[in-house]
Amino acid sequence: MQIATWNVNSLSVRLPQVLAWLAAHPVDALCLQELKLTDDKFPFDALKEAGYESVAFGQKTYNGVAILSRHPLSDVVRNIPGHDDEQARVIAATLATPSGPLRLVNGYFVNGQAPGTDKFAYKMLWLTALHRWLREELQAHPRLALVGDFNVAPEDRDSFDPVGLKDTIHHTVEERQHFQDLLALGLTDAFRLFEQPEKTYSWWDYRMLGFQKNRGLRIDHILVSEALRPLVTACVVDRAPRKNPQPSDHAPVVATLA
DNA sequence: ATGACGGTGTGGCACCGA
Repeated sequence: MQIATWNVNSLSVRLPQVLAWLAAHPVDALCLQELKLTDDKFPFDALKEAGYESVAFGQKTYNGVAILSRHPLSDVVRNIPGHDDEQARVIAATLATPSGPLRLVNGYFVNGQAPGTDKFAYKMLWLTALHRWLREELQAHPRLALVGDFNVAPEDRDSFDPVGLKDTIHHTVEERQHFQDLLALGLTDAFRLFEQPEKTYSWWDYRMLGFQKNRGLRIDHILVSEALRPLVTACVVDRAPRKNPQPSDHAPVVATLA
């Protein structure tokens, strides 16, 4: 059983890469962020031919999230209940897997630009709303994974330059506290359950040879509930798609569950 | 300090991302 998350930075551009990646890595579910397209343009048919049922929550130009699954999907929720939002950033669904229901909450977390900006304030409100909702969601769905592009580097070791970037976006105390608050709900960072290569990141800037120099951040995460935690046997970043022509700036993260 | 790269839009650059 494998679940994965990948910010594709435009599904229109990246669909061939997504299909190729799924052919090579037939995960049970793939959560996508930054679709940058509306639902009428979502490639339901191409993914169906690849063996995946999809639920999507898109918008024009920005944001947009989807869950692709080899198992039947139900109980779809779009965005955070009770939190008014014009931006399409969350989709949740329950997978009917052979070993039981698996609740996936897929988020494209707010970037936040810089501390002190309106966008940063929006990020804080959004994170607070997510936390409030997830507390209920975990009670209703004990077997839950929160995945996606968190736009938070949780610790210094998740950044290529924690000193130079101290207190800048992705690195602030406030963002990291919100990440810890999510963990305090009973969630665990699946990546840190295992020994990992140093300087493992999931995003690299397109500019200034960021990937070639491994100047990256680990901001894409798979958090698992207490019920799932003992089942996780691996969690890795797959850097290979970042080497493709016309790559996304993010790489997929994959967790394996027994 | 700035911009660099890439995607989108109805564009001739501006915006957003991280």
